Amino acid sequence: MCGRFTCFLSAELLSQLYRVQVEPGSVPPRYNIAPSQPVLIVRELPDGSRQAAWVHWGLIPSWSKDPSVGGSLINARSETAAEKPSFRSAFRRRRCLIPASGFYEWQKKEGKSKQPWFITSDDGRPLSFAGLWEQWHSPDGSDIETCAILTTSPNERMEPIHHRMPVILAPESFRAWLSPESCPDELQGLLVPFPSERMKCYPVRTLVNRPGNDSPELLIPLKEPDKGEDNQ
DNA sequence: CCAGACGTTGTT
DNA sequence: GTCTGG
DNA sequence: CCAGACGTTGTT
DNA sequence: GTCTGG
Repeated sequence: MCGRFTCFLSAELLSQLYRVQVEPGSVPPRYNIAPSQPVLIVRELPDGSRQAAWVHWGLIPSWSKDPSVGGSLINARSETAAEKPSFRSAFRRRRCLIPASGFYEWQKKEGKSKQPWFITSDDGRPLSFAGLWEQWHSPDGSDIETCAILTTSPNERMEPIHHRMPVILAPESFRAWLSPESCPDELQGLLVPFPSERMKCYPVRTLVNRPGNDSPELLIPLKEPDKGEDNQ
């Protein structure tokens, strides 16, 4: 799955990679993005242009009476999102990309203990999560925009750590994912596990657990990045 | 017809 | 144990 | 996802 | 909003 991630990409890099306007200085580095917090997404507008926007992480279906459901809809299963009532309209018309530098997964160990891992690309390039966004009209008249990250089965590398992982798209897939023209089969074809050999995983200190701790210290590895030989 | 659910994760 | 807030 | 709260009364 | 169960 994906319950925490990082994004420390410059506005310039974001602009170039996603072909979108991003104001310099408007995207502070984040090392511990948690559900409910603002997240930068990239979406396509009706006129075909792309837009970067800040939305809350945790999707609130437009018909929901209670916005707190967003708290649990931080992920959407890629296998079923197209049909599920909570996600299908967003899947049809409101797909987005969620730029990230990497993400965290907690591996269950013996007993109740958990080991956090930081997972990133092998070459330092950004990751782009496949996401859905939604709009919710509050009774008080305000609108809240939210998003969820699609998940898929783990690749070989992730398997020992966790049984779900976020859907990560390559730049060649951005257009098809964002375009309203893409058909369901075409979209489904994009929602596959990111290749093992293109990611790097390393265990990190439990500092990640401290809410409000959002500093590069979180990324200090406990040991060298693990290529997958053994990681228990 | 109306009422109530609608989700993911992990855990048991 | 379970819920809420970040 | 994890961390932290989870309650009432009265008093300052 | 839309579907399912009663």
